[in-house]
Amino acid sequence: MRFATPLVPGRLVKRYKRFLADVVLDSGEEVTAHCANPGSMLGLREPGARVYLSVSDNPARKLKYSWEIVEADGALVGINTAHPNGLVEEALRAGLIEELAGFTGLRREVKYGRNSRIDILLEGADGRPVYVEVKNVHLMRQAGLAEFPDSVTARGAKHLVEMGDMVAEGSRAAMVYLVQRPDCDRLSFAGDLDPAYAAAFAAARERGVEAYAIGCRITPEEIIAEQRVTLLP
DNA sequence: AATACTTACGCGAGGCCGCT
DNA sequence: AGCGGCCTCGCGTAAGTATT
Repeated sequence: MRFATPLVPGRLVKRYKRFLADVVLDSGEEVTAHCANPGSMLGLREPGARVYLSVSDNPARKLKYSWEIVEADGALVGINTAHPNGLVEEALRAGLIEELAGFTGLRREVKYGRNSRIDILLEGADGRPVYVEVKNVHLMRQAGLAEFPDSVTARGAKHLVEMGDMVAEGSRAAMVYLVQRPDCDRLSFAGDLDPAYAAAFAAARERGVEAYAIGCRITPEEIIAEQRVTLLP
C-alpha cells in the first residue's frame, strides 16, 4: 500500500482523547492529527517520538492530518488501524500465505452470523468459504517478539468464538495477525495483559480455527505485508 | 443505615468504508 | 448523499462490596 502523498515528519507532543494527537511538524508548526487507532498503543505514544503524518485534502474532514507511523525501538511502526484489512488483502492476492492461496474470490466486510461482519471472505480453491479475521498487532516488549493484544479485548475473544462457529458449520476460518512493524519474526499472546484472550485463542484452535501471522516492511512511502511471522504455540 | 470504595457496564469519540 | 458498523478505550454512571 503506497501512501497517496508523501508523509510529513514531526515529533509527537501528546496523544489524548483516543482519537487525537498533537504533533510538532519539522517546519515548527504544531498541529492536531487524527489518531486512527483507539487502542492503548502501549509503547508507541512516547512524547518526542518521531512520527509521520499523512495529509488529506478532503474538505469534509475536521482534521487534515492523520497519524500513520511512529518510530519505536529504532523501527518504523504503522499505527493506522484502517490499513490492516487492505494490507492483508494485498498479501493474500500475492500468495504470501500459502495455506490460503489459490482462492477464486475475495470480498471484504461481508455480513455473517448475527449482526457480525467478517473482514475478508475468500472463496476457497475447493469451493469452501474461508472466513478471514484480521487483527492488527504492533506491541513489542522484547526484541523480535510481537504480542497481541495490548490490552483486554472482550470483542476479540468474541470473534474467536464466532470463527469457531464457522468451522463447526463446515467452512474454514483463519485469523490473520498483521504485525505492522518490520522487526518481529515471532508472535505470541500477551497472557499477562489479557488472559481471557489467550484462553479463547487456544479454544478456537481446538475447534479448527487456523491462525497465521505476517509482518510488514514500512517506509514513509509505503507499507507492504511481505514476510511470514512465526506464531508461537 | 450511611458512606466510601471497587467493579461492571454502556456509550461516545473522528473518520473510513461499504452498502443502500 | 446518508447511514451504520467498525476500530477500542476511558469516561460517567450504575451496581456491587466493604467499612464505619
